[in-house]
Amino acid sequence: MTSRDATPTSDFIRSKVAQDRKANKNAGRVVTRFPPEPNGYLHIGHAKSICLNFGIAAQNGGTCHLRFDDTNPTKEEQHYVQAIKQDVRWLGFDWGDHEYYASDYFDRLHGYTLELIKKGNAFVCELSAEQIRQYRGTLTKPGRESPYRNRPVQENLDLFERMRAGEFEDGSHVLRAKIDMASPNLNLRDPVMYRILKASHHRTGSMWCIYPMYDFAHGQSDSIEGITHSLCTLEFEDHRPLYDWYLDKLSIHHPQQIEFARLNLSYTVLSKRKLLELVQRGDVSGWDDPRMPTLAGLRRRGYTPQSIRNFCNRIGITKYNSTTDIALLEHCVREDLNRRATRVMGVLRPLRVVIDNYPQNQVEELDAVNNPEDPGMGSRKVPFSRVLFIERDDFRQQPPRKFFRLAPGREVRLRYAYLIRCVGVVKHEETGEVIELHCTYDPETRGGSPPDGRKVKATLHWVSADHALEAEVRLFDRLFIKENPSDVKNDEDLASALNPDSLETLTSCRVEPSLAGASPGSRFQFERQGYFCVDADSSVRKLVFNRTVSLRDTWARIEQRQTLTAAGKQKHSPNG
RNA sequence: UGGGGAUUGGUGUAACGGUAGCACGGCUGACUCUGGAUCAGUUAGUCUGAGUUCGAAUCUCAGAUCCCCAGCCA
Repeated sequence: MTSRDATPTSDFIRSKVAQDRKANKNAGRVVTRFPPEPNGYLHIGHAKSICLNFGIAAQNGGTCHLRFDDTNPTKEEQHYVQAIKQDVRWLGFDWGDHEYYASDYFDRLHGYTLELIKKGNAFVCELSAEQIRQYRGTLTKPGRESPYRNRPVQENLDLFERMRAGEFEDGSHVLRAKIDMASPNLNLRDPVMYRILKASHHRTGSMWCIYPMYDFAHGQSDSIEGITHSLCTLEFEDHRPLYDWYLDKLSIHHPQQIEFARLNLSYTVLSKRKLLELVQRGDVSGWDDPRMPTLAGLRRRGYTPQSIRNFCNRIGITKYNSTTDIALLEHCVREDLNRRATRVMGVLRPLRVVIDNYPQNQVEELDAVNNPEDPGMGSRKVPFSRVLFIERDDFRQQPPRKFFRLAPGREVRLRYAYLIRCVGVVKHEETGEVIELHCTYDPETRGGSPPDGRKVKATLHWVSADHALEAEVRLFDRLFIKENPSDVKNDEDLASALNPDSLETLTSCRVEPSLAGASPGSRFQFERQGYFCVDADSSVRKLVFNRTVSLRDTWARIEQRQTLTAAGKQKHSPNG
């Protein structure tokens, strides 16, 4: 974290923490934890939790642990552990030597379990999964007690030991807490504590064949680590009575669980299951596809860690299930990148321009400012010559109203260079497509300022044809067309909500020569267009850029409005 | 028809019995060698109905709507 991070506004959790410190609860200590399950990549929703947990620890002189919640060997992989650590670090947080694994506590959890069995608080149940479901009752009807519920302690101890020793098959036995089959809270209807899973665990290998369930593992892990505030999402609210029950029966350090609303973002999905689905179905190139809301994807896209932290600090923490506008995230990157990104010129869709009156073999090196927001970033030289490329969008044969850019007869400025006037248009014989422009330049306007003080309404970016580097540029749009893609009946519908145009690859772009050798991950502003980041696929031979986010585009909005009103007029005047 | 939560402009949030504020978005305008940035202005809100009170987003009651829970997932 840096001092430029926006301070998060206080929220109900921070208030509670402050209150606890004031009351000297836990001797004034604050210990939080971020507990990912290593079964997928971290996404922007996790960033919210990471910023919350690490942020609260930092604000209170406490510590935040990174704990992998690895109690289900069938879903978890070491690969994800590495990815998660990299992402948390990248986001800007440091857990020091507080790196823990629920699997490190398997022994102690086993010990706690023996204790609960001895106290008559747990029993080995031989009902099948299906039977357990039936015995559980429904939301409105109480459940029935398992016929195995009242086994003697000794028998439970013996059976549990045999479960641990691998004598039974998966699913044949489970250990259950003995609570209340009539509880209106289904989590309290004798929940399963341990199940048999003869699977290899990414850390403990074949040491265990019984694994604790989340509810039994999580609170006890929190307790072992001396966590004071255990922050989780809303859906665990119903689990809190169970969280408390285990801790109370065991009479061990009792952290406070507090629930907050998970992040929802418009036009995207934030569910590891759904993201995995996109990856597996090949809708995206991987967890780090720049269109993914994963931290790996955002990183590749060019988002800065600071912009994500700022975003997290601005969205607030509440218990209300809201959906944040993706525009806020985009605002946060623009804000950050505007301050730090080097400006360069790059032409995405080149249109050839010949300056008729410019000397044939002349090349001038013109001064260009690297970042108007930060004079300390200095300036660079950009070569100018007789043949240039400008952006296709910057020329119109018949300029619409409010279009200030180049058109036949019009004069505009080439950034840092000269004022030029369009004197000729070359079109393709058959298609009529504009293939080249002829212009004249005013030698008196070198650097871009006319000595007579005359104004031009537009300044265009450009590159010198002979000096420009070829580049590939990938333009990204939102992955989904639906504002809430999760609002579908099934998974096929999720696929149908995908935006078919979320990726556009431009292969014949031209960028200024200063970009030669730009290394993957470096970020630039292509003037007038947006922020771009060098992709991992980039090489010295072929530069590849990802567009992080476009610049605010006032003209695009005006043009869109014009088309809309034009269409509206047509539609509404059938007789006119 | 059980239990647990929630509800403030378009969106996200603040206000903790005393002037409903901030941010994003939208819209104006100024400025500008990026139609960027910046600056200024503007837009728009307390779920409903009763009650308590000098005074209610806040307290009470009734209702409405939304979210979560019937994994040997987390």
